[in-house]
Amino acid sequence: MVRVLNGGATVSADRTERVIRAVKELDYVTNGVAAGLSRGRTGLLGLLVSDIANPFTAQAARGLEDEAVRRNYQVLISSSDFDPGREAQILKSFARRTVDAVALMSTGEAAEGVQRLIRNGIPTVLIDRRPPDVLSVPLVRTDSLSAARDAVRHLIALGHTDLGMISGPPGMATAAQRLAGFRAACTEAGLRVRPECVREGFLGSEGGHRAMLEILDLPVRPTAVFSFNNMLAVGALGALRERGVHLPEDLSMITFDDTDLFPFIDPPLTAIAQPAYEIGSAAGKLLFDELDGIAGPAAGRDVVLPTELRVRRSCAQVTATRAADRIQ
Amino acid sequence: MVRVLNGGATVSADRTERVIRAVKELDYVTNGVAAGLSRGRTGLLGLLVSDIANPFTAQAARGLEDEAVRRNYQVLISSSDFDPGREAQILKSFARRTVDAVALMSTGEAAEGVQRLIRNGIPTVLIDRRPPDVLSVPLVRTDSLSAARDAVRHLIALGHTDLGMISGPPGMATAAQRLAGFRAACTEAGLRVRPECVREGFLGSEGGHRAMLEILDLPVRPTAVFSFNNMLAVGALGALRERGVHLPEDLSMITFDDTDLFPFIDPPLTAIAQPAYEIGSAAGKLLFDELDGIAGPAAGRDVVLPTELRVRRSCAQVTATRAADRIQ
DNA sequence: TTGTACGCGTTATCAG
DNA sequence: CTGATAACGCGTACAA
Repeated sequence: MVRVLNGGATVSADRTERVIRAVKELDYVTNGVAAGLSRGRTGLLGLLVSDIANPFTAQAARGLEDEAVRRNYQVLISSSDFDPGREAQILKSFARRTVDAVALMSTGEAAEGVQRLIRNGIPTVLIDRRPPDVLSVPLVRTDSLSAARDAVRHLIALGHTDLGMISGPPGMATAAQRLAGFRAACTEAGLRVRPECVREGFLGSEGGHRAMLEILDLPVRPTAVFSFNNMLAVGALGALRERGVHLPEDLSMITFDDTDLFPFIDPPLTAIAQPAYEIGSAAGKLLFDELDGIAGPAAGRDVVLPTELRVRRSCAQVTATRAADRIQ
Repeated sequence: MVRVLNGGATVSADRTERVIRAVKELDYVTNGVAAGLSRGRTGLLGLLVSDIANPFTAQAARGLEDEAVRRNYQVLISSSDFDPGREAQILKSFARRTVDAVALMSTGEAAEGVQRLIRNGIPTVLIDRRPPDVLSVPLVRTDSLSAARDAVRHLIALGHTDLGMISGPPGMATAAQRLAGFRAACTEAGLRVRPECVREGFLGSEGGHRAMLEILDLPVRPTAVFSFNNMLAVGALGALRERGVHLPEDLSMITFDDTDLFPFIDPPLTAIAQPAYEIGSAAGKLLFDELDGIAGPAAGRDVVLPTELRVRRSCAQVTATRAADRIQ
């Protein structure tokens, strides 16, 4: 029976036919758990994300899934909610389930968990960011630093000289990189960044909300703000509305990550678009290359995908008079 | 060893200690596949959605996941992309993997797949919509019909008398219900709905795009349009922009589903909010009730969650003069 | 308290 | 081409 179902072997015609009929009748399905135990492969991909409800994440997940479907794989998605403890649990459960490969958007403290995975010979890739002490695992990402720098240069080209940023936890690689890009652009333009204009450690839309309120409550507001990601930007929009601050007349804003709806916001949000879906599928390809033995787990396999600065209308040109206004 | 790891049995102190030390040293993790085979339970929940990248879906998935995490379960998410064939495959693979329970947002033709699940004794719940011939499985949803009717009543109260709708495939229960609600509101107000103003069969944002273009190209445009869901609405916004049609002066629009960003759109979109997260967690609770033997797979367990009409500024009052304009 | 043997449903291998 | 059988690693029941 096995032979007719799994194919490959040669079976007599009548036997084949009898078997398929019986299978139809009982609508028998082979037990994948038993098969997994026997073969040592489960056909499962583990995907650890911070929050599947984040559009960027969901898109990436979709990219990975589509890649998985081609090979008859399925994806086990778990959200860590930026909690390192939770992340460790999830990674452990991936190991327990002996998923065939793992992709993860780490909080930044996943070292042990990842070590276990590679020790168990489970192909692993990082998405978006690399935890400090996890080398030897490929990473699929965009160039946060230079994308952020370009975005801030755009602000500076518009005449802004007093900039602010709302950023994520310093320990998160992308947050650090985007902040570094922000500072790099300022430095090269000879601009001083007021420390109080850089608010770090925020996550999620209500994090963005709080961060923007803090900036708006500053004695002297910056004229432009750079947001670490889409979620923070959404929260920031809420804060702006509450305070009656209008983009771009009262403040300019630019954000990392783009969304279907950013073009339709009032005003359309200038944003740095990342190819989320492609990031996910690239991660999938890397994983399958390794599973197929095409590539080893060697380093040097990082994939850097391009970003695109989409200039819309949330950033205003600073006029001489307005600059003067602020000085007084 | 088993006894110390799994607890329950009584084991001598030194043995316990030696075991845990050895486990630590080798960082041994029990093989979940083998355990699953032996116990007949995998600790897996299957979640079949149309598209995990849809924000509504992602939120619901998150709700289900959070409920699952409490019981040490994980969620296997698969996107059908509204393809019945794909959906059948996924359901079959859920059966093969012997997931412990399944939640699904069906395309509408999942009868066979679901039958197999219940025959195999796998607790199953429907989310959002019930395929025509699948009874005997509980459904978690909102009241599409009355929510749609209320929304359209809102339009009518504003003075609109010539309404349009862009809807999903007629075979999708929610699409049918929302359209029915639309018609009900019109009928009770004595309004005639021009057939060409009802565009059915669209999905995804580019579906919404096409549908809205069709409406805009009508010889006589309706004054207000009701959108079946969030994705269609996003596509519709793009179409409006292309054609230079402005909400709400040139056209009023209202949509099923709300989003973080709809309040910030220009103009803020009036929308019917569904508690997506709660829908997901309710589905999870139903599933676990059945797994825990608290409840049988009996019918009558449907859960209907409330919606909320969030009136913003995408719908205009129709003035007598403007109505007159159209007549000429 | 501890050791041991069997079964879970496949896959893979080896004889026939 | 076909049938029989040993893993796979863990639960569980039973014996010591």
